[in-house]
Parts: sequence; structure tokens; C-alpha cells
Amino acid sequence: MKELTIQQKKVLQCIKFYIKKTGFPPTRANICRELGFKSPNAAESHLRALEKKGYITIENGASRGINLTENTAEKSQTIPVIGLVAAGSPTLADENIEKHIPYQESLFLSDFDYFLRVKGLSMKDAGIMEDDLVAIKKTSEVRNGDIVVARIDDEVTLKYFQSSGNQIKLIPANDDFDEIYINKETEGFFIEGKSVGLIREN
Amino acid sequence: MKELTIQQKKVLQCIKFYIKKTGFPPTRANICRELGFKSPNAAESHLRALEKKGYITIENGASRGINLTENTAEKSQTIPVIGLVAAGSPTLADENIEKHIPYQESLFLSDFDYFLRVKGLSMKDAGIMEDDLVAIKKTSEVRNGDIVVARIDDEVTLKYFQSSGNQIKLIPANDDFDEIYINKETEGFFIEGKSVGLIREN
DNA sequence: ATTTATACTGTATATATATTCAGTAAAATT
DNA sequence: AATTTTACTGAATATATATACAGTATAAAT
Repeated sequence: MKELTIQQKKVLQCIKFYIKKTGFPPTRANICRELGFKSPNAAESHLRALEKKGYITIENGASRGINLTENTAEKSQTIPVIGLVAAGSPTLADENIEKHIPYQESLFLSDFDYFLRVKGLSMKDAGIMEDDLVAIKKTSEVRNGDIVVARIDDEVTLKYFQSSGNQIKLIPANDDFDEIYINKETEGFFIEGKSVGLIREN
Repeated sequence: MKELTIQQKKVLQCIKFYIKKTGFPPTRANICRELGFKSPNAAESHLRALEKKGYITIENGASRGINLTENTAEKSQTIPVIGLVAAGSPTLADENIEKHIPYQESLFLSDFDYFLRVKGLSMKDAGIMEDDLVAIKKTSEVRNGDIVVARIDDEVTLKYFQSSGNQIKLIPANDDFDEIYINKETEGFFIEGKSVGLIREN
């Protein structure tokens, strides 16, 4: 999509804001008032420029006949899906955004920052299967029993969290996998966040 | 909120549809055209009634100055959560709506009709745990291997579906539970729908 | 060097639009 | 039984609004 000039961006923002505020698009005069133009033709020209560049459509003859293009309209929020490349034992998970999916704010009790695509079955007894999307809230405040995203150097893994004193145990929910023991001060060790929910598409 | 008459509902639907289609609210004349009224005052009166009952607000003097009230605007859709009272072996699940939760249309690949709150662990090896919400699409067209909601008289259960000839096997995903064998023509047997996704809040 | 795009002011106007007034009639409410 | 609400037609009108036309001036593209 063609780049907008600073003024055109202002006009587009003005339209979005007006719709959000009132529920319907602005007139040329409304835009002039908001942006300090003295002639309705100032707004008109900018609208035609926005139309030409594909940011809006204008229904000729209709009052307030401005419609934001799909790309322009702020749909529902989207949240990134990040791939956990590892299978079973933790492997690198370069924060690689797989895609974005729409989501509803109140989907889970807690808010969250991204979905992690699960690879492997190391948490299967916790009902977390291959390709499930685990909703992760970025935090290092975790409690014993939480399912956490732990990073050891470049390797990221999803495990139950258990700490006692200075030692941390990362426990899989699958007898075929081994527990991981780490010292709290180990360099390169980091709790990325914790699971607050799960989505499975089948 | 005060109840609407049939005609008022039609007008409200017309407004919603118009906004969805064009991006801006209709004029009185637009409403007349859509609903076959011959006088703009027909639309006007209905609009004032809708305003009085709190479904819309009208900015006086402004063209297309109709704004849907918060309750009126289709935010996100909501979808019912139905409780599966059973634990393990199937027990009665009176279609009892637990609550409604917001959801995004494109959350799962397939559309669905309701969430079923899972009780018991009969499907635990399929990663379906107690209190999970399974997205159910109402259909009787199911294939072998699908996870289905099956009703036998008043008892509803979630199981893998497997049919061969006239016999149907309902298979749990947990060795502690037994398979159920039914004849296709058994009276009181019915496939309610199938699982198309899952949500877990923790 | 010429054209096109950007960024406006200022005036004018056809028409799109909200809105009022005058009725009619049936249904619901008080 | 009287009043209010619903559900319209039909006509009239003030004004809200899009939009064209005539300019001015600078920046960017060809």
C-alpha cells in the first residue's frame, strides 16, 4: 500500500477517532474543525488522496460516506503465535512469530501476551498435546505447580515449576521425560512466563 | 432494557446490517428503501422509539447521526457453556447453560455451536481434562476417529467415534474406562455433535 | 523543464438529509 | 372509556453536506 504523507495520516487518524467517538464517519466540515482547516476543500482533497491510495472508500453523493478499507480498519486485536521448535527435551525457540490470531480480551481469566505452539508430548499428562496453543503471560513471578516457559540459554521449554531454596526443578508431565534441575543463579536461566490457558484447534 | 416490537427489531437489524455493509449508518430514506416504507417519517418514528428505549442514540441535526448503544452493538458474539454433569461413565447432561463467554468467530477453523464443560477424565489421553471447554459443532455427520458428543437416552458423553457396519463403538481415551458398544438403530441413541476445538482456563 | 502531487483558502450550489406538521388507523395500556 | 403507543402515508422545508470551480504556492516526480 502506498505511503501516506504526514497530513494524510493526520486526516486518516481524525476519521478513525471520529468514528470511534461518535459511531459514524465525519463530514468534510467536521474534519476541518478537528484539524483547523478553513476550507472544506482541504478535507475533500485529502479524502480523495486517501481514496486513491486505497485507505478509504467514498460513496459519492452520500453524506458521511466514508468507509475504512479492511487493512485500515482496526479489527479485533490479534495476538502472536510463537513456535516452540523443541520436541520433548528443550531446544531453541527463536522468538519466531508463526502467525497472528484474533482474540478476545476476556477469553481467559488472566490477560496474556502470546500463544506458544507446543511441540512434543513432554506435558501430555497435563493435557497439553502437540500443536496446542498455550496462552503465556510474560512474568517471572511464578509459583510451585505453575506451568512455566523456562529458558536455558537458547533452549525454551514448557514444564511444571517447583522451587525449594536455591534449587529449581522443571518437571515434565510425561514419564518418558526427565526432570531438569537448575540452580536459581545459573547464568542463562530465565523464567519467560507462565501458562494461563490453552487453545486447541482440531 | 425495554422490549422491542417486531417492527422496531426489523429497523434495528436494518441499521446494523447497513453499517456492516457500508461502514456508516443509514439515512431515514435508506431505511425506508430497505424496509419498503413510503414516508421518511416511518423511519423517523421508529428511530425515536429505538432511542427512547435505549438501543440507539441520535445526534440531532447530524446526517446519519445514529450510534448503536454499547449493549446494542455486536461486540463479540457470546456462546453458551453447557455443563456435562457426568463423571467418567456417562450420566445425564440436561442441556443446562452454565454461562456465556465471548468468542471470536475465527477462533477455530470450523464454526461451532456451544462449549461443553468436561467432567471426569475419560478422555484424558486425548488431552481433554476436567473442566476443559470443548467446542462442539452440532452435526450428526461424524467420521471414525472424531471426538463426538453422544447421547444415549438422557446420558451424554464425550468419546472417540468408531463405526463398522451397523455397530458403533464409543471409545474413551483412558484405560480405566470401558468402551461402549451400541447398535446404530438403538432407540434413544443420538450423535449430538463433534469436537472442533478446546479451551482451557487455568 | 514540465507535469503531477501536496496543501491549502474562499465561494458557490445542487442535493442529500433530518425533521416538523397534518393525517389515518389499529393495538395496547391505563 | 380515554389515553398512549405503534405503525404508517404524504407533503413541506430548513439546513447539513458533498462537491465543483477558481485561485495560490511549494515540493516531488518524470
